[in-house]
Amino acid sequence: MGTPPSKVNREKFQPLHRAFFARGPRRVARELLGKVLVRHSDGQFLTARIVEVEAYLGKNDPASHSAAGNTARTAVLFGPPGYAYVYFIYGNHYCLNVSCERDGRAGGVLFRAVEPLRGVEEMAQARKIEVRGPRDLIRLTSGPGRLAEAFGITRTRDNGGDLTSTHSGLWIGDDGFHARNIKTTPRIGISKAADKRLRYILAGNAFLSGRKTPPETRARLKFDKRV
DNA sequence: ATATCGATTATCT
DNA sequence: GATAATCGATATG
Repeated sequence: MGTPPSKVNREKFQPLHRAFFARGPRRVARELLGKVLVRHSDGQFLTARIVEVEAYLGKNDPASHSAAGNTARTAVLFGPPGYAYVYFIYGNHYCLNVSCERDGRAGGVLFRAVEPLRGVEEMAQARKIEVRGPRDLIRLTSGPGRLAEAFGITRTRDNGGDLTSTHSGLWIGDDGFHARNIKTTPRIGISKAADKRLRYILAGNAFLSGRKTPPETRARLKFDKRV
C-alpha cells in the first residue's frame, strides 16, 4: 500500500512555541516532519503537511549560508529562533527556512517539500499550473522553490517574519498528525559537506523532491563529466 | 528513462 | 567575475 493521504484536520492550527525552535537544527528538522505550514492572507487559508526538510548547522557547516558569517543577508539565521529566513537563488526562486538555536547562534531548517491539505486551487494559481492529474499536483509543492511559489513566499514579504505568530500570516502549526517512517539522506543540491545525512523525509510520501538516483553514483558522474 | 542547459540576480571573493 | 540550499525545458537513448 502506498502513502495514505494525510488526513485534513480542521481544528485551529495553533503555532508551535518559540522554544520548539530554540534547539539544534537536526532536532528541529526531525520534529518538523508532519507539522503544518499555514498561510493566512485575505481571509484565505493555505495549509500543507511538511514532508521534507534539511538541517543547516551554522557557522561550522560549510554548506550553510551562515558559514559566511553574520551578514545583512544571513542576519535572521543568527537572530532568535522561529523566524523566517527567505533567500533568493539562481535568479529565479525563493526558499524558506526557519531560524533555530538561541539568539546569537546560527542554524536553520530549509523547507523542501510539503503536501497540500487546503487551498490547492490557490496554490495552482500561484504556480501557474493547471492541475489535471496527480503529476501536476505533486509539482505544486515538491521542491523548495515550488512550495515557496505556491505559498506566495518572497523575501520582501516574509524574510524576518515570525513563524510562531499568526499575526505574520505565515506560521507552523500542529494538527496532531503523528509522523511515521522518518528517514535521513544526504542534502540535495549542495557541493560542500555533501556526505552528511541532514535531509529528513517522510519516506514513501509522494511529494518528496529530488531524484531517486543513489547520491554517491550521481556525485561521481557529475565529477567525471567533460574532462 | 536520464542528461544537460539556460534563466537571472544577490552575494561573496 | 564566479557561484548558488532550483526549476523547467530540451535533447537523446
